[in-house]
Amino acid sequence: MSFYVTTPIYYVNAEPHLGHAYSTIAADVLARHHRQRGEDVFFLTGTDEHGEPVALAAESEEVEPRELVDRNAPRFRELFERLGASNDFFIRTTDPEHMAKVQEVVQRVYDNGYVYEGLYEGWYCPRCADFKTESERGPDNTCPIHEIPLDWESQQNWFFKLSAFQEQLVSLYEEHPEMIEPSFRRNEALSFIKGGLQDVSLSRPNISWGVPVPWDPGQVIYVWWDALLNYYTALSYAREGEDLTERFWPADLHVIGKDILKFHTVYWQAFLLAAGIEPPRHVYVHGYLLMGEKKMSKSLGNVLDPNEVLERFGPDALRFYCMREVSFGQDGSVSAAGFESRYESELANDWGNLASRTLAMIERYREGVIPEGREDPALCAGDDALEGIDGVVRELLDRFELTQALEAIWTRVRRLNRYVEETKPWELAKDESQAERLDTVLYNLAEGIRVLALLLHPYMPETSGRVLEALAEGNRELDSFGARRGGARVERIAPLFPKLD
RNA sequence: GCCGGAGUAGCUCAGCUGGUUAGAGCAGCGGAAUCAUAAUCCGCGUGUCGGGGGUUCGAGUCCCUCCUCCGGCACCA
Repeated sequence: MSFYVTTPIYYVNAEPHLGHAYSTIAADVLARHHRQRGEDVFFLTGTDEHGEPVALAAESEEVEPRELVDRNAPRFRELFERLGASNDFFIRTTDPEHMAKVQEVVQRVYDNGYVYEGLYEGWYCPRCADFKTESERGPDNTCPIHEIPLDWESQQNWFFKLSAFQEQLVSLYEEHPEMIEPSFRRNEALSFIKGGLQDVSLSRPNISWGVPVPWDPGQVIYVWWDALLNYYTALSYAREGEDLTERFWPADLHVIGKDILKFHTVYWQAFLLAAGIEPPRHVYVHGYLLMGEKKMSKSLGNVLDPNEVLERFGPDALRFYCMREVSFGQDGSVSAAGFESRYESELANDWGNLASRTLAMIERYREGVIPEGREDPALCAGDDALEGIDGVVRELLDRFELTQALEAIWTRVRRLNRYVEETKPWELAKDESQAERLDTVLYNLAEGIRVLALLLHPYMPETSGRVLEALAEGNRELDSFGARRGGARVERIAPLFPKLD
């Protein structure tokens, strides 16, 4: 069983921000979860480095594009490392192997007869040397940058016959509704497709920063095709001397933001059909993290800066907050106040403290050895039963319900805190005749936090690892409540999530 | 304009194919306990389930209509 998951590749022209971190965290949680199932996982992320915006930015800085991307790409790489992303490869679209493979696939599409030469017409700014879309045009067809009138021009261009795939795409999504989720995004894609597909540019002249068109090296491949193909090309060279394509293609999941829905559910799928390559199994479209009501923007100064949070709280708190606060798939608000509130009440008080009190009691009452015991029936029934929680989480994550799975785990964290109050181990400890009962309670607590730490491991690898180490649990695979017996020697640990101040 | 979604406790939201007194978390008020990072646990809500109409023995849950908000409606990456 294999599982291949990708993030979008990020355009190097911008500074990495929380939005980039968000997609990457989500994909990482799924990658780690599937590894816990013992599956053969490949997790890909990387940077998109070609195209006009990079070329222009380089020009205005008076440096070569290569210099610009070599400077910016590592910023993404470093952010993801600090986040604890477990990607198996980091692709850059300027990798020569990627570029060669892009040419190969594009040539195949050409050979299959889905490319033709045509004229691209539109409003053109001679100073920008670029066409302006409707939203980019100023009043009376002027260039908003140079404030000069635009010319109606046409340009020789290679086109991809997107229109030829309308029927195929419709039936693809009608027969496989699970391919695009959440379902309202599938509806958007379908209505877009049914509205009629026009052919789109495959190449651009006048630009040299890109992958040359194999049969017409004077043009470069339009950056979107170049970028989308990363999902496919990476497998061919991510491991030196080994082609992973057979092993991992088709991709199981592309995690994307809603801004790139069309490219992934229309262009990409059609292009693969044209190339005779099997389409990916799922595209999951997540929403935006908003600051208050507004989309995050640096100019508004309302950014929850991932680097700042990482500096103060470490990766796990940020990962947790992103998956917890905003229902995955929908837009939602994030804030520094919300972060601190969840950090304190949920991470420090609920979970961190549960681990502390459990380990402390085992040390105090049983010399640090988890007693033998049986699953307490009290923890095996009800909506928040510890028994069966692993199956609940698996099922939710199969549907990419990252927030709901975390919520399910959290109801069990609360359940265990309640269990401590119900059983009052400190009173049992005073009564020698209750020794067996105390054994049972301590066993259930230890076993409970073990199972929860395993389930939380994809979300919070660092702190969950610390809990598991304290429990002398070497395994990181998913496991069921009650599967491990007592006997292990535990250690107390420093607070997982120290209080602020 | 067209298509789609949403409007449920102060806040954020759960409520699947209609069925016992509409739920959770947070915030607020009161209390218990002391194993623990003074963490935890218990109790407390007269909510027109956006308005109106309808179907039904019965509707937050289905139908119609109106109001408000949001998203999508192609070549910016």
